[in-house]
Amino acid sequence: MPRGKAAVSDVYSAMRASILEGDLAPGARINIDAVARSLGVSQTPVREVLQRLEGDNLVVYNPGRGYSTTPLLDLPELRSLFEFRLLVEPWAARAAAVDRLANPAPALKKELEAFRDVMESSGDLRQDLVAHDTRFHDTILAASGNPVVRHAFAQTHCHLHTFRLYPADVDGAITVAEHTAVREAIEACDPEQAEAAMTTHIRNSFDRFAKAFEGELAPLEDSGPPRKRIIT
Amino acid sequence: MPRGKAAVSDVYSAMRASILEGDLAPGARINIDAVARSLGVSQTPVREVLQRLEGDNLVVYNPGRGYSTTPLLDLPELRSLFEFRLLVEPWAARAAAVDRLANPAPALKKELEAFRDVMESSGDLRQDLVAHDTRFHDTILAASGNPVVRHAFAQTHCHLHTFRLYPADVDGAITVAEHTAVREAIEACDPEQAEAAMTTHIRNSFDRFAKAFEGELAPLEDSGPPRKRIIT
DNA sequence: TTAACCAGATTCCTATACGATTTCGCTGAG
DNA sequence: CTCAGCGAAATCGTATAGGAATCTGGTTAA
Repeated sequence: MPRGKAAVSDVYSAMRASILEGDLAPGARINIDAVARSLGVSQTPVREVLQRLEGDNLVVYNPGRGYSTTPLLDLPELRSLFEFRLLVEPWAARAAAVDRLANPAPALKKELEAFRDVMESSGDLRQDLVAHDTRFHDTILAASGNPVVRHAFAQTHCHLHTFRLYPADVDGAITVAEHTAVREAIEACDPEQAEAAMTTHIRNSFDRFAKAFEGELAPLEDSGPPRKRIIT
Repeated sequence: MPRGKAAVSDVYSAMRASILEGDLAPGARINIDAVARSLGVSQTPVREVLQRLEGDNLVVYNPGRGYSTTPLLDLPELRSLFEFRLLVEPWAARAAAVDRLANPAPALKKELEAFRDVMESSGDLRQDLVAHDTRFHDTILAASGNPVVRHAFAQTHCHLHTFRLYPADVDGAITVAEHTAVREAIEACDPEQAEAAMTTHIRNSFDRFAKAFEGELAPLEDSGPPRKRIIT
């Protein structure tokens, strides 16, 4: 069945999904030939995709020994990731809480309502929850009006990494509640409240994920002296 | 002269340098075959490198029409880039200003002294200045202790992008003075001052680059109400 | 003059081939 | 039983080949 076109795009999606889904275990070696045959393409596009995935921090390259999937995040890496989110996302929520057409509240509302419907029907929530979370946060980043920040955030692939840590039983209701708080503050064009709600959401989110490391956990330290606002 | 090994690494460096140096003009199409022949390799490693460069935002891909180098930054993009730097780097400078072995002041001092020597001997300063600037800022990012933030910053390739905007005559002395202020605050373990000095440096840096867009320039707005400090 | 169209050539994109390096399993000595 | 050494198999990394799409220049019709 010859696919006339667009191999590398498909291969990228497929490998990304394989890593996310766990078909390629964290830290496992990647056999290029095996992947190529299983996807019905040659090794060339697979190699190109691996280069890109390495840039995405989803695979690591050992010269002469090929590629492996990146190991699961350990606790320090998880903290680093959420520290970065605390730098970027509250700022974005603040920036998005403006009385303009760029205000993302309508889109966020649609996203939340759609996900509420999914919650009632779906069995395995993980996939849907991550998809919703990804869209929700990206919508706010996009509305911040700063494509560099948005891209930098997207490049962390934080949802993909954290998805691998998810326990099987996820409570989507908590996430929806916190998202709703963020959405309402943005809708009300209240920058302070939007920033605060996003901060709370990310802190809570970190705590939930950190439960995976039960015992060795030290919470993110609370705010120290206030920091001057830098931009806009 | 056949290199037995490590082609993609060399090709990556070479193409990166070509874009930086301007041998590949901004926005120009990239002829894969021509690049391959000029570097004495086949098209395969060149293709892999292009995938990575696209992830780095240094080339763009049009399906069916090949790759082009990314156009020069326009003013809004430059503003976005420096807004991102204002989010990340003052935070990193603050985090690095701690009384620990991780304090990067000694390394920064060496870097500054080495560059002062270069300034006296070198003719074309641009290349050296960008190299120094890259190392200086990365050293601070590394000392922040957050590899995610460091990587996100590195992925913006801000020095590479801004280098393409540099005028031929650069005054390294101003940069050195501002860097020295940052270094001294970090050495003194004064987080407030380190954050402030870095903020000043980035603002001034933006103003210098923005001169390239003379006339259409609106300065980065000054700080509004203070913003609560989020982490550490 | 302008716009549309159509061959020729170029370029992209995937597939296949092949040497170089690494990994694995076996043998045999300590 | 453990471990060093060696040969075969597997895998990586680059080169080459060929089909498919796109670009170029020239011609014709409105």
